[in-house]
Amino acid sequence: METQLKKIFLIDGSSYLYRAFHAMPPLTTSKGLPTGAVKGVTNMLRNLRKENPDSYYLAIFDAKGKNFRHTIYPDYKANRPPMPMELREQLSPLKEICNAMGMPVIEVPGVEADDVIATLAIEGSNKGMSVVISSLDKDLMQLVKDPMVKMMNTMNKQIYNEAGVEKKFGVKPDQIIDYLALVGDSSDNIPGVSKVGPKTAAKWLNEFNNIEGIVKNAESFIGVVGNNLRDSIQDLDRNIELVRLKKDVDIKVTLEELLNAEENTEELNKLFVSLEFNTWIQSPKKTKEEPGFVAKKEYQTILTKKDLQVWANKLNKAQTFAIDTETSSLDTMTANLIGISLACDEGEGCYIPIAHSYDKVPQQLDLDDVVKVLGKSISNNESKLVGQNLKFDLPILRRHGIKVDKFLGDTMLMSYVLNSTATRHGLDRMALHYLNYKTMKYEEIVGTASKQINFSQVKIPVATFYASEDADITLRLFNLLNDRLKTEKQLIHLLKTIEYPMLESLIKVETNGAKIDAKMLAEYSKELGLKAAELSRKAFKMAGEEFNMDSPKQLVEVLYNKLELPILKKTPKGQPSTNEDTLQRLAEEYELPKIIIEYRTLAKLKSTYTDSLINIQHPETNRIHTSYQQAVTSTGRLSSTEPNLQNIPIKTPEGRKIREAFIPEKGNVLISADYSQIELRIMAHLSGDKNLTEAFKNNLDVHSATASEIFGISLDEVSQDHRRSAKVINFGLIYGMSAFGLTRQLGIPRHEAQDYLDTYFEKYTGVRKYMVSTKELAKKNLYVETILGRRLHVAEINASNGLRRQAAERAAINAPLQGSAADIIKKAMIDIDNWIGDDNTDIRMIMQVHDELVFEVKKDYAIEALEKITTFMEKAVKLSVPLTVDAHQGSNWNEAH
DNA sequence: CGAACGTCGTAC
DNA sequence: GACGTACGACGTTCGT
Repeated sequence: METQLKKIFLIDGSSYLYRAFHAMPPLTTSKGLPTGAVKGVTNMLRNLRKENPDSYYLAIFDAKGKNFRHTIYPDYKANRPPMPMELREQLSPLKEICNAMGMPVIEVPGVEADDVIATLAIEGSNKGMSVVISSLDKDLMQLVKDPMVKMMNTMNKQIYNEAGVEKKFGVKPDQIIDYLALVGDSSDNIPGVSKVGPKTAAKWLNEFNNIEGIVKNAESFIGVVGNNLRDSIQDLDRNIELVRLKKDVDIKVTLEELLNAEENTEELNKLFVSLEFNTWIQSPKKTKEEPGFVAKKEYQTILTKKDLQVWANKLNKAQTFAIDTETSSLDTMTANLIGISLACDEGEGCYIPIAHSYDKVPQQLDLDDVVKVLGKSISNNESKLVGQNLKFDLPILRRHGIKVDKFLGDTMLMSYVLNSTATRHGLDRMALHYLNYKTMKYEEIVGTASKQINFSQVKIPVATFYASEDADITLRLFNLLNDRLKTEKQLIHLLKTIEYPMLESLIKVETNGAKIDAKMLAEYSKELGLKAAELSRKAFKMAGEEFNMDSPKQLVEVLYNKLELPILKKTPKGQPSTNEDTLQRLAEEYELPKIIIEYRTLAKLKSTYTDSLINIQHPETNRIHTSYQQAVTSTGRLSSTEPNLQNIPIKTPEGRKIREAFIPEKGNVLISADYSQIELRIMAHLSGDKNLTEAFKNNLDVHSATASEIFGISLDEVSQDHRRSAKVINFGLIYGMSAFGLTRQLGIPRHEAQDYLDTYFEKYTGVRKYMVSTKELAKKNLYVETILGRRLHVAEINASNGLRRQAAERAAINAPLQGSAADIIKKAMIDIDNWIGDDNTDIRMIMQVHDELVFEVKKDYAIEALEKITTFMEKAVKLSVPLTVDAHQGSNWNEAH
């Protein structure tokens, strides 16, 4: 790769601020401080830097007061109106932003910004740097005579080199001074030769080369311009002096010092906050001082059997090797293998293209040969295999005949157990976080969503770099993470006994998929559509106009502006709220909000559930194959996408109809088994609270038991209302809810809610103690733990911002409960999966919904399976209170639940 | 015209 | 501001 010249940008700050001031619409902060021009210039600078990330930047401004040109020519710039106040006020914010962006501000009294720029341009050029002057001022064009110096109008991206200047002005850069002296500059109040404009000046200079030549031949010029020239000769030397830039300005600091500047993100954020440039405010990301590594990259394309054999042998000798697959799609059940990449040593990798397909594609190895030679070596060395998100690669490899029964590590899961929240666990993000390294992005080579090409059409050299880099980075990450895990026995254990086996179980669950009754869903969708349309007609009538009921903004217009309903609540952004809660309260007095609620319910069911479920049905299996994310949640739970099977409705009859569409194949039934009150049981276990423990040991209904305690009544006096209140409190506790939250949920006065809570904690002192000690532990360690030793980091537990700290405290209380529940069900899934074994058609695990497992089972096996599943789940771990499971079978999910 | 953000609503 | 963890549809705004 060719060595790049270091590029330095010299920004003419004053000139851009001026221009932006007049170009941008007037904008002020809520306090009235004008910001339009600052925003315009800052935006330009941000874009400039985005396009030229590895360059240096200096921002030069005019200093206050007169300069040497005023001494030479007292009328210099005499016709300039004073700077408007609105512009003056924006000067120092802009300078602060420049400094914070790592673009040091330079102002030198007694000279102009242009002189400073000239001085720096020459110095930069002498030091072998490529200089770009970013300015709109044509005076600076004179500097372009140096081949290392270019000028750029950053607002329109126009770049001027020597040829560019000549094209625009008709003279060479070294003639610009004379050119300007002849033409003059009205904005600087420099009179040129009267009637001589750009055309005449260029003509003369081309003929006589410079002013000296022109003056020598002045007598030969005919007409009015000739007379004017002869009249102006005595002014021309002065003009030249005014126009010529000073190149020896004493700048006080050295260029080296200036080039050391770095962005101060924190400071920049503060400025953006105070100027209310909200879209640019970044959440702080750690700037790592990690040594980073020198990116040694030797990536090889494998096209011959001989080279393939070399790499097959390499795996035998390697201590560890990373593997990555490139495929035709993300669907593990049908995707074709396009190529395989490998890395055995950091910085070295190879790519084996198999099914690239484009014009003039080189001869590639046959899949058969790759499987025979390399596949065999991979299988033989599987205990050294590492990968990133092997849940994707393993099924692909297996489907193509490469047997991998076990593996050494998965970097995604290693990162996840070390700290689930420090970074996202995708390869690109991890490379940046752990290695301070920017990888080539998949989108960069196949294009963005709209115009994506298939990986098979990617040119093999490009694919080689991309794929080998992924394998290389995976190996580097493995080495780094493995090192960090060495002293963490408990986390290693969590990986080996839970997360890695879980990975294999999830492959099976995803592949199994769930059958849906698409016909029934389609009919229901139609019905929902008709009902929703009917409701919208009603709503339009009431509103007196048609509007988009799906648009919160238009709803605000109709409800609050047109119909003038009272504004009960606002969204975080200040807009009047139209959420269900608010509408429900409005519905007590008005009709329209009620209609909107009903419409929303139906529209939600139709768009999110019926339509999308039908859409996502797999074309070959006709089942729903969701994707479970194993490294997304902070607490250790799984999440589910495409579709999210974990938020299928259940509360209302209309919603439950969606569950009725989840059905077994003919001859099978569905079994649903869910843990009863698992989080409260974990609370009892972790806190050791006597009262709560007793309730579970005696197999009481825990909400009724709580009601009996807080209302001071016996169990048989507990009404449905009592129980409902107690249930809200019990759930609220898990989430760290306050008296205020309770007030809202129960619709009772604040003091009453407070009484409930006080009474609760009097009766359940162990729970209170647990909450206090959990917070203390979190503050001390910056993390809390689950029963299987999963760590949940709460970075903001000591935050100075009270709101954030409180949120972190609630998370700290909730995380061990939610996380332990996740541990337990994962353990159960693994046990059950081992029991089921491979290729068992009598029973298949098909879904997990946090505390529920769903199976599809042969009808006459149902009773036995139900029994087995229940036992595995209840015995997954041993707690101080019993774990109980409710399991049922049915002909659809709703029935089984 | 696509990406990013805001609002809303569903689950456990 | 006030209840933890998720995903996704839709509308709007932003930036190229």
